[in-house]
Amino acid sequence: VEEGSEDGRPGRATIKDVAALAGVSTTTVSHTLSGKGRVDPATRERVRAAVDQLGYRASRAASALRTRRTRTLAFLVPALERASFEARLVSIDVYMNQAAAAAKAAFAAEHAMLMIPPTATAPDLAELGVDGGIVCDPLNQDPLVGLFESLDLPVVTVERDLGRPEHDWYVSADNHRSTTELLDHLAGQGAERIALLSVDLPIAWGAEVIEAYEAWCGIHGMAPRTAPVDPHHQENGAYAVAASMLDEQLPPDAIVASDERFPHAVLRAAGERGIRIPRELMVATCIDSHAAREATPAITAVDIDPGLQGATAAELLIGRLSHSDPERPLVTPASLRVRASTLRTEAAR
Amino acid sequence: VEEGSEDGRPGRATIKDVAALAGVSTTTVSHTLSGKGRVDPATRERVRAAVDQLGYRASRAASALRTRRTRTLAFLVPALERASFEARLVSIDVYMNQAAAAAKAAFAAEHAMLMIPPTATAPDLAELGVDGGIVCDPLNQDPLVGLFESLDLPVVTVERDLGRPEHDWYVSADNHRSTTELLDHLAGQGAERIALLSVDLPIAWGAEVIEAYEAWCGIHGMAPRTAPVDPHHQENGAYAVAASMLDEQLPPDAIVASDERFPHAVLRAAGERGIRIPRELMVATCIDSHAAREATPAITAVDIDPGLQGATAAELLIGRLSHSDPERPLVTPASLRVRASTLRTEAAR
DNA sequence: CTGAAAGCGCTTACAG
DNA sequence: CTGAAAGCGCTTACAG
Repeated sequence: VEEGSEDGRPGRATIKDVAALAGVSTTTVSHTLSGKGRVDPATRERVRAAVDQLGYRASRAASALRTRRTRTLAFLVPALERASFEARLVSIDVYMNQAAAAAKAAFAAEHAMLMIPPTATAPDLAELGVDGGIVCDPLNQDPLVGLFESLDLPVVTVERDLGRPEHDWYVSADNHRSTTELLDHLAGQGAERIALLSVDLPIAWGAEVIEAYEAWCGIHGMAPRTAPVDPHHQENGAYAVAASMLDEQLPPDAIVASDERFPHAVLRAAGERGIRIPRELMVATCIDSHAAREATPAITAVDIDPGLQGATAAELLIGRLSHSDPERPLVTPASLRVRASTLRTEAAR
Repeated sequence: VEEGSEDGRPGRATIKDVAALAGVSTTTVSHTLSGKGRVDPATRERVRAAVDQLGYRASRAASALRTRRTRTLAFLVPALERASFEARLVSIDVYMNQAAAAAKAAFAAEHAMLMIPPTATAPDLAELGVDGGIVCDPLNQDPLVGLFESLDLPVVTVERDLGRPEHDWYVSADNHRSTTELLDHLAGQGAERIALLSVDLPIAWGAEVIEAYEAWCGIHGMAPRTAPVDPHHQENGAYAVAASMLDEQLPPDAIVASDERFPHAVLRAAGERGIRIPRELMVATCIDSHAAREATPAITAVDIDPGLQGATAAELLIGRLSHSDPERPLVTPASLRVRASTLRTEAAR
């Protein structure tokens, strides 16, 4: 297999080179490559052979100039800005995995993925000439989503925007189901008073977790006990909330610490009070992470599969760009990772 | 300040629109914008006014086609591929911060940053038409670096490639100095037998840490005690090594667990043996992380400032692209974050 | 089924 | 100091 343009001439082969080698016009080369128009099978073969021999790949710049499609996508990483990262709470790991998988999926579909700082303005985005973008965990009426809308650029979000009920171009983890599964597991391990440390942000998955929790409590006749954690106080906020819960007369015997950064705070509060895990208190989280896996004890978590989310988002966006009217929204499965922090029955390992 | 092209016509303003509005030729507009050629100051002003009024930004595709410079950079994220991520050992946090900061710095210099999966081939890279790239933590004779070399594309690495001594286009943390500082700190806290859990990979910072450690031991008359950890066994490898060290007759009283993922393993081995930290054993790491900060006790670490590394790498690459022959290699400062795991003197807090 | 030609929006010799 | 014109490498009506 030859893949370099080893003909001694400088630079890459152009469509003209291919046309000359195949003895056809550039029109025919273009048609062959794009699959548009009619091309005689034999001609097509000659063209393909020439393409292979020259290692030809169309110039993205030239075709972008002509078609106004750059085949470049924008990935808005909240974590690129410390401020917005904190406001969004979720771990950098999650976004990184989403970004990485989105980039790979885009790449596989001949698109490039650009990392865009969330400080980008509409003119910035316009100049970059991206065809569309992905925004993760939009806040209510997220201005980042608005950025794309103002430019009439398609945008796909990972998790929906609570303030844009009409926007169905999103991929979402099945938060309701996975939360229910987690609660069922805790009840199965004997939990009778499950409390929820929720994220105090207008974020879809956070709202869905609360909703699922309250619904589950209703069905199982358990009094819901939700404590929102101020996103600006992070671990300390979670710690304070957990501590006050554990100091009550009838403290919870299980705490679902929704955000990734909460369980450690719960562990600390419990540790200081000599409360043993999982015997006296079970701890679980809705976002799996390295920290959850490595904690002592390891913490049961819902794995939202950020990689799958990112890849799915990229594919959905590319589908949208090709006007193929793909099914949407898309729901990605999440899995429960049961670990020591909620395993009472098989306690000692 | 007007920034939209609100003139009712579809699409973005082109250089022709600007030229027409300013009553000049497109040549003059181009010269004004690029600073090349002579343009009368008054004319220049008229052009600028027209540019502002129209919110004009040059089409990247058009200028790329013409100049063969796409102003697009490639960021090779080892973490994009699980396999290569593991082979490189360092945390995803570090690469994410490097990538994010590099993207921001590139953006500030009018360049876009592309996320490239390390599975990309030379033809892939050629087709993307990037002007150059950044590779983080190259392994010995890293093939990712070779990818760029084979395309005659400039590449900057974060940390040097041990197998490319002539390649000085890199940014590096001052690993020797920060390791020395860490060892001085441990000695100051009373450590007499400091062991090193090193990374068994041909990676520059790993080698520099070992080098600094051995040099320091020589100067201070301490017997060096280095244990390489097999990168394919990760935490378990570190755990096994730490456990066997702690079971010796004269175990170390301080362990420097170079990689981010090692300290937890050390903590576990120590905990199982009832060894108290920091009283009987101090633990420190050469790569700061969320995990180190949140561990109990919090772990002293060297903060290599991955954000600064990424930004510096991007700036170095852009400098190289503009043929300004920037100073190189560049060393970024690392800081010691002293935490409870090595604080004997001011023990109780 | 095939090709000549226009044109996407820039930049850059070149001529004045 | 300024402008007309060529051309980067594609894609796409359009004509045959």
